[in-house]
Amino acid sequence: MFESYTIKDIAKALGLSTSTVSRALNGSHEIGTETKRLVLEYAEKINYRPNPIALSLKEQKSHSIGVVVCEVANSYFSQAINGIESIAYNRGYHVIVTQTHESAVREEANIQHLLSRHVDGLLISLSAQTTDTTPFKYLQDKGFPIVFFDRVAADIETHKITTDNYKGAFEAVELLINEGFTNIAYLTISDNLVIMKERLAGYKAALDAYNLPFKQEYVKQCSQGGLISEDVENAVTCLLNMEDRPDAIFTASDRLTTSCLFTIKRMGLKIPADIAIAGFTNSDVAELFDPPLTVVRQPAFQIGQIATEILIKAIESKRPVTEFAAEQLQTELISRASSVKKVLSNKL
Amino acid sequence: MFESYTIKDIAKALGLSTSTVSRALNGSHEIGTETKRLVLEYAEKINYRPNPIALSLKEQKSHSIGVVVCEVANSYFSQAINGIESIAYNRGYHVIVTQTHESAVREEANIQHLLSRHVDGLLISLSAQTTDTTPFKYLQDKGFPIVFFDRVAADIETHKITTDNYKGAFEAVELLINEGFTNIAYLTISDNLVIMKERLAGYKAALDAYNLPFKQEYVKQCSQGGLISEDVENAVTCLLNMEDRPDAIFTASDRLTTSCLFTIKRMGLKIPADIAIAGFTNSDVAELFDPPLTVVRQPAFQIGQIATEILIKAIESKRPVTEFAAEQLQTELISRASSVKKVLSNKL
DNA sequence: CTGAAAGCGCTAACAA
DNA sequence: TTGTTAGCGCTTTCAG
Repeated sequence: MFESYTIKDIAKALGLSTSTVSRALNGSHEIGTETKRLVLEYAEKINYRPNPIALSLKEQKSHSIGVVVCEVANSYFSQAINGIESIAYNRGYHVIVTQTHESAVREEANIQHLLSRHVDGLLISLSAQTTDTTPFKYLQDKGFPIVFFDRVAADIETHKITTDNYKGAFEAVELLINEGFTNIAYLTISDNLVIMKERLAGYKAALDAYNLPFKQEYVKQCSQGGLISEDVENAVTCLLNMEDRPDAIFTASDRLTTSCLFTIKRMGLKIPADIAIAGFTNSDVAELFDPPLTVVRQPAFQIGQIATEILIKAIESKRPVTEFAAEQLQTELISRASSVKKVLSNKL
Repeated sequence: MFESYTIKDIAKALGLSTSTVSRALNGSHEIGTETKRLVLEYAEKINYRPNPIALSLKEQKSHSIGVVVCEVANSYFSQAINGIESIAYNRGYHVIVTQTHESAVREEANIQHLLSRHVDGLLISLSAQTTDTTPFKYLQDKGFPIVFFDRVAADIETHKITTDNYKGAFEAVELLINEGFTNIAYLTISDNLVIMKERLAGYKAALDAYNLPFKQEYVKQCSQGGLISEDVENAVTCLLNMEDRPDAIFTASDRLTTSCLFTIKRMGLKIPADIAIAGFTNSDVAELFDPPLTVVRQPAFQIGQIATEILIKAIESKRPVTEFAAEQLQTELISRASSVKKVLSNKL
């Protein structure tokens, strides 16, 4: 199970040359049927496995792909990674995951590290801090395979797998409006991220569609992506202490959503009576929350799968890819109690 | 940033031999100060990075470690993986994560795959189904570095990083007892796992310490580790439909805990009025649950870190390790509303 | 149809 | 102190 035989061992045992064994193993046609059978049989018997490292050195390919995300312990990304692994594993690639913790500096360092590890391609979801995408553009122009997913780079022509953020946000805000909420605040990460711009646009469009005014003071940014709970706390506190206080908050990202809930809870406010909530999150347990949380859910697993398929296709393509994939999946809106207006009777 | 130079490029540019360059780069002492400076300077200038694949081939080490867990999208394991990565990254190892989904067959396949990838060592948390640990024993006896964490193998002398499951369970059950619950059921995964045996022992000991009878019919197993929600549903339903129905459930694992909550919710029962709950979980949002959940939390991140440190030490040790690490960390009991007895007045 | 030899990038034993 | 050479495991010309 554990010792590794080499092609040399087979050659020696069978009195053949290594090249013959190699050819037999690789199903070359310029080889005797009998020899082939012999080699294959013996290889099977000793459970021969080619040394992937030697192969990599030879082929100048590492058969690994690098992943750059902000955090692993985040429901969206752990699901996406699950999807990534599921494809990569079957295609013979392994996956090296790195975390930026929303820092542009660490992102750069991670990419350097992955490149020095000679990954064959990169799967990237940008950090909230990232503003300069020229390094990616540079790599891409060099012909290095990159696929962005979720948090894509705005200004680069490249492969992008996303969800319909605009629609996802629109529908959620629309739901809140239909419930009767009129002062809907918006909690977001930095504006650097395209997905945040799109979600903001969806938010605005929904307000507009229902003739509600857009108020700039209702939009709060937490630049660290909600990683720093103080940021979120400040933003939420600020919102809830306004004289013209919002009656609902729409949160635009996973971490932000839960952080926001913690803050509200800590302030002793009741959801949705004091403040209604709906937000993007892929948490599997949002239904168990108090109250059950209305969420916009993304097909994270599938996004991971698609991104990986496209990346591997790009890696294995003979010529530089010139046509870029731009898949957009749909979000799922799951309405629960946190966004219901008329629950006052339900309270103590 | 992206093109890779080789030692050859440097040698050529500087009119040296590759071995001289290699020596200079590796800080060998048998080298001229001036030559060394020259090489180092030039390497720095062109941003030379040694090819890890060539190194691996040479050293017969892949500088990667394999991880086997049941699931990535599980708060305990995603935190542990976070810890693993944090150490591995700094030590120059990369991490290949595989998932068993609680299947012994997949576990075996994953390990085969990792070995064929020539990982330098293995970090393992057993699947719920695993009964035969001889393959691990075999590998270990061959001198292959393995560290078990959390779900360790009972019958092998090896490195084991765990938490004090006995105490963790004891304290949680004790808490329930002190709250006034007397009919405490126990929901567990298969008995194959040592940690489950230990937690069961802690449960029993707590009952015993407070002169409560142990009832076998209060112990329910969900062999798939809670991955199959039907299993959990059946178990919970069965418990709650007993004539001598328990007034509290102690759940012994992450997935089980949330699945149990879903089932109770679906049955329309109230926690803790109808049934109290306390359980092992590393979820970051247990406090947001309805009601906030009493949990036994494990230092997952730290466990991942320690396990990785020990593994790397074993990998890099000159001689086969004969003394095995057996670290045991403490759990943290966080008491919340789900385990509070006197809340009837709080209901509608 | 099969073998010998070179080479992927690097290190290290051996020579000089 | 530096260079030459072999070799890690594999594929692939190039000869035969």
